[in-house]
Amino acid sequence: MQPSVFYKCLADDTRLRLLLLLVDQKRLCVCDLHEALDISQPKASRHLADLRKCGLVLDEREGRWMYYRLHPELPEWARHVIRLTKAANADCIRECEVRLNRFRVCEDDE
Amino acid sequence: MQPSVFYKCLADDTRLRLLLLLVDQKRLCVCDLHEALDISQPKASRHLADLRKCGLVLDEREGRWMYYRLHPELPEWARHVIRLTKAANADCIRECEVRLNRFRVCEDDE
DNA sequence: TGCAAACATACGTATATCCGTATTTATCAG
DNA sequence: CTGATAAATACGGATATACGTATGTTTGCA
Repeated sequence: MQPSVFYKCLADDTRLRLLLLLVDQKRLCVCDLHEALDISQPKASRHLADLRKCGLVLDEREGRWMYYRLHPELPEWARHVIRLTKAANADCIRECEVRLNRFRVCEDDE
Repeated sequence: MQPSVFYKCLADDTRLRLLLLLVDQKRLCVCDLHEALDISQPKASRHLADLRKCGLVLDEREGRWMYYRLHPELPEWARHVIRLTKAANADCIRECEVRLNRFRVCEDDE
């Protein structure tokens, strides 16, 4: 994992928030994520593809849903950086987590 | 310090190496840095200006030399991220450090 | 003053990045 | 097969980045 490639991924606010949401949630599908961040589906999908191509996340299809999670082989230093960032900047995804929880409750209702 | 702004600074290989060199050296001037990285002076100067404008480094003029160092008010999480990156990727600036030491010995000779 | 060293900035250009919109692909249910 | 849902990709355009080269600016020194 080349540091400048890793940091290019974190340099965009959308990708950064995706990673911060994934870091301690186990797995989330694209629709969870685009709802949580309140962005369009193609936008979420594109940024997730970037993260996947750089090896930061892993995708797993499950029926119609594509689940994403942090790549299990992500080097420990990189994982540590993401955790640190989240701990020190929890506010910047608070809203996303609220929307995520609300959305997943709705899903359960169906 | 907004995380995505911070990471945009680390996303470029030149700026990243500048920061990794500055993290435990106290202060370095522009000519030390452009020699260490083996890049042109304007290139070093421009990237240092980027880092300064984002608040990652502080400049101090001393005669003809402009010394740069990590900004003393850089948040601890950000400083931690830089240190982590250096510890896990020491190889990517080994050459720079060699050139830096060689260059500073030359300076002393004069 | 005048020159040289150390930096900073301006300018033009090539390339990269990001996005909205539209379309395509994959999967499942009936 | 057909339609609907979830996700990925294509396309075009606006903006941002990074760079080499040339030129300014500041400082110290003769």
